[in-house]
Amino acid sequence: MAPELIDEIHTKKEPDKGLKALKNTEGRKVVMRFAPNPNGPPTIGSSRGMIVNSEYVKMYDGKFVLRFDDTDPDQKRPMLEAYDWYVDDFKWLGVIPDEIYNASDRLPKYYEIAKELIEKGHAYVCFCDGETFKSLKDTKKPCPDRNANVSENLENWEKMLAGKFEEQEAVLRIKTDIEHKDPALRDWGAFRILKIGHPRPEIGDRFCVWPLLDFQGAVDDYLIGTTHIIRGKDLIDSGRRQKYIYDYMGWTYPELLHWGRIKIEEFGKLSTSGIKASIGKGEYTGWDDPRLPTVRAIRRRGIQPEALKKFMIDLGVGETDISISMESLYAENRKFIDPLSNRYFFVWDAVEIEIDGLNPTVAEAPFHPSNTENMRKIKVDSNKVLICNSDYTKFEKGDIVRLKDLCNIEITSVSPFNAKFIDNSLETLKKTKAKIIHWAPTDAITVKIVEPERILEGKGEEGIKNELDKVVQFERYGFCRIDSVSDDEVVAYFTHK
RNA sequence: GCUCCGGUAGUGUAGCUCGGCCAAUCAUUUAGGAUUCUCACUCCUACGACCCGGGUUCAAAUCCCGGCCGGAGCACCA
Repeated sequence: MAPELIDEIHTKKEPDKGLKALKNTEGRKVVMRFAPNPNGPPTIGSSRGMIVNSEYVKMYDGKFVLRFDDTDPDQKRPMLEAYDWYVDDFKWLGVIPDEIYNASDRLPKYYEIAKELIEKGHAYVCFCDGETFKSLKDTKKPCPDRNANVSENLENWEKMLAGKFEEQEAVLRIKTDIEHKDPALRDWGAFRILKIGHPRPEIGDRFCVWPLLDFQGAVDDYLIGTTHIIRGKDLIDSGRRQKYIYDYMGWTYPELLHWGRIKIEEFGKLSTSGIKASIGKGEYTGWDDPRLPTVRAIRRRGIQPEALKKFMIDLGVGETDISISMESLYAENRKFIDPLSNRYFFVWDAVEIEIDGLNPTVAEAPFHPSNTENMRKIKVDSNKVLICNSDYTKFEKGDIVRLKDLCNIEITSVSPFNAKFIDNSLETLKKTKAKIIHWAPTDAITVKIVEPERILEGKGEEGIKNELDKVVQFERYGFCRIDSVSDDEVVAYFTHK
């Protein structure tokens, strides 16, 4: 076979790395947006949209827009703090949006387009109550208001805007095809009346007519110049509805890509509103409680932005619903933090043991096994050290045990406990194949580790106090992020094994 | 009820557009082993999949039809 053919076979076998190419990107500036409702902080699920959209923009040197779709002050009422939380989590991911918009600032623009659509005869004010309209629609029958003429509709629309109607009394619909075979596309609602007021003080109760997602999103995507949209499969019909507006207005609809639902095995069904209620009841310590699937929570636990990014990019954009495990994210994260994390001894369920013949000394241990030049010093003032109870209870008479980086000892008796110092040579360790355990000095500081389901308290090296906000590895325990430090106590958040 | 998606190893993913380089990629998980003063990291090995049934074809994971399973939409939510 010709060598170039062999080469070709090899290159074709290489798997595609990263995100697949987008369609229709030639000769134009790619504009993409991420459009959350800020009714809570970003979750791991939202981070997929944050990451993939912004990565695509980076890939095509385009423009990235963060748009808060905060037009439901009622059922999914925005939280004022959440706007900043999104910006902050983006920053953590290394993304600075080129533009940021609040849909709630843009109501006049939506009204303008709505008026134009009414004038063109593509929208009407409907006075049916919800159930009436639904039964008409389900039987492909038009509602009585569908035939109103343009001036009647304009008049009623102005009355809506002026607050002349009550909530539920009127709604503006986009006229599509009342006999469309897909009931989801028949004359969908575009604006409704809400007199509750918006949480943003600059908006407050200035408006009483609010757009629904399909209208607001359609108009904004056009005004912002969005070229490509990636969103959940649940919005497939949404795209079809929005195309009616684009056709009526003579606009070109963006390229569409959808992804399926993402379920995280470790977290059950948690809704933003459900979590909010649980936090209110004190069941969680806050939005960064380590039991929650929020970006703030995994940040606090020491997950690195690079790991989350790689993880999400590797998932790609598929329409299949997927079920992922945090274990995969941990595996990704471990690769980032392992080379960077200093090693320390942390002893849980501490037991003090006395070793005959051990003299006060200063043990030296490497901060990282890859570099034995850079050593940490651990002072041992007596012949006593702390070890884990789980190691202690496994001792048998006659065992040779290595206290890592300190010395070898022999267990001469277990009940009562008695041990004697042998030496500190590595040769002895190799010859006897002693079990290696870690330890801590008797004057070690208190270390509290916040695990998802409990707080584990133990003793650790003094030097841990220098690692505030960094991720360390407690040998034979796992990785932790040092969350706070005081004189004699450190609080760490458990990252993963 | 109507409409629309999807189904490759335990999990995720590549391949499906334009059928043959696919006895199916890569990662993770699991099990062995090597290395290591950590039960971490690294390295090696192993296990493991095209939902089912037809059809088209010399040839189907890839195209067509039917079925099964899963998900979504049909809101005055996003």
